Amino acid sequence: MAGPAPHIPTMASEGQLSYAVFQLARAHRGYAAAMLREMDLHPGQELLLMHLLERDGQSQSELVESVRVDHSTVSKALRRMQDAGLVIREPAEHDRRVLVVRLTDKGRSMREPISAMWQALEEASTRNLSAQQAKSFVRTAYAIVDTIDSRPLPQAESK
Amino acid sequence: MAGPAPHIPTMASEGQLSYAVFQLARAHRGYAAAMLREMDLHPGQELLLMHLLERDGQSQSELVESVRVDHSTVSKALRRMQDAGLVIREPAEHDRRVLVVRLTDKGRSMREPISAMWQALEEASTRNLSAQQAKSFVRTAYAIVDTIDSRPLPQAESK
DNA sequence: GATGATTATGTGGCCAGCCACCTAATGCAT
DNA sequence: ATGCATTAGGTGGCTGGCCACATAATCATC
Repeated sequence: MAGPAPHIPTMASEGQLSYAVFQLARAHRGYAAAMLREMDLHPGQELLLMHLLERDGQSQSELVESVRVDHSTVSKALRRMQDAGLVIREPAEHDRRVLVVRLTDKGRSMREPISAMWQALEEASTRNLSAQQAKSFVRTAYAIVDTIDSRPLPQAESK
Repeated sequence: MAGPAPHIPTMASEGQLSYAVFQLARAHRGYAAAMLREMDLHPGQELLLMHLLERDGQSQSELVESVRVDHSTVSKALRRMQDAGLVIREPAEHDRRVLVVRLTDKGRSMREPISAMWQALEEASTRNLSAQQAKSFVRTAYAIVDTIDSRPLPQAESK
C-alpha cells in the first residue's frame, strides 16, 4: 500500500540516487516531525537536546559545530527552547561573548521521550531491512556525506 | 578532509540509520541548494519544474500528489514562480476550482540547466561509489520510504 | 596600548514546509 | 431541488534553515 513514488519524472533518471535521497529525506523527516510534535518539540530541537544531554553547558558555537547548521538557526532555536523552558542561556565568565547553554529540569526530562522517539523512528525505518542491509546502507550514506562535504562548491559557473 | 560527523551523540547510537539519514539529507540538501541558487531557483521548485517539463498543464492538485508536500506549500511556491515568470496559472474551463499550471518560455528554458544541475548533484554524490553500491543504496532507500509511508502514525500515544 | 582581524551572537529577510482554518465550486444523496 | 460532503485552492501563523549584515568582545600585531 501507500503506493509511494506516484510518478518519478523522467529527468530524475539522470539522478536516481539523488531523487531517492530526496524522497527518503521527506518521508523520514515527516515521520520524525509527527512524533516530535507530540512531545512539543520541533524538528532539529531534539538534536540540540541530545547534544546537551550528552554534555551540558556547551556554548552555542560548540552546538553549531555539532549539528552543522547555520549559527543563526541555532540561535533562534535556542531562544525558542528557552521560551519553552527547556534550556537557559547565560553569558560565560571567561569570555563575555559566549553564551553557555544549560538544560533545565524540563530539558533533562526529555531524555527518555527523545530516546523512545529515536528508537521508534529507527524501528519504523529499518522494519523491513536485514541487519546487513541496514549496515551497508549506513556505511554508504556516510560515504556520500563525506564525498559531498569534501567538495566545497560546484565552482560557481562563471556564465 | 571536511571531517564530517564532528561528534555523534551517544543517544544516536540507538538510531544509527536515522542519524545517517539526517546527515545525508543535510549535506545533500545543502549542495543542491547552492547550485539552485545560482540558477535563481529555490529548493523544491526544480521538482515542480521537472514535473511540468514532463507534462505541462497539470493542475496544482496533480503537482501536489507528485511532489508529496502540503498543498499550501505548492500553492505558495507556484505563486512565487509565477512572479518570477517561470509559470502561469489559469483557471480550468471544466472545473472552475482547478488552476492549470503552464510553463512560460522562461520556464521551459530551465530544462537544460536543471538537467545539468541534476547530473552534477548525482556525480557529486556517487563519485566514490561503485555502481553496485549505488544501486543497492537506492533500492534500500526506497524500501525505507515504503516502510515509513505505509505506517500512518506512531499511534499517537494516549498519555 | 591603539588598531585591525577574528570570534560569538543577534537580527532581518526570505523561502520551504506543516497545520489549521476558510471559501468556492462540484458531487451526491435523499 | 435541496442540503451536505468532498475537492481545489488560498491564507495566516509558526518553525527550520540559509544568507547578509551588524555588534560586541577578544586576540594579535605593530
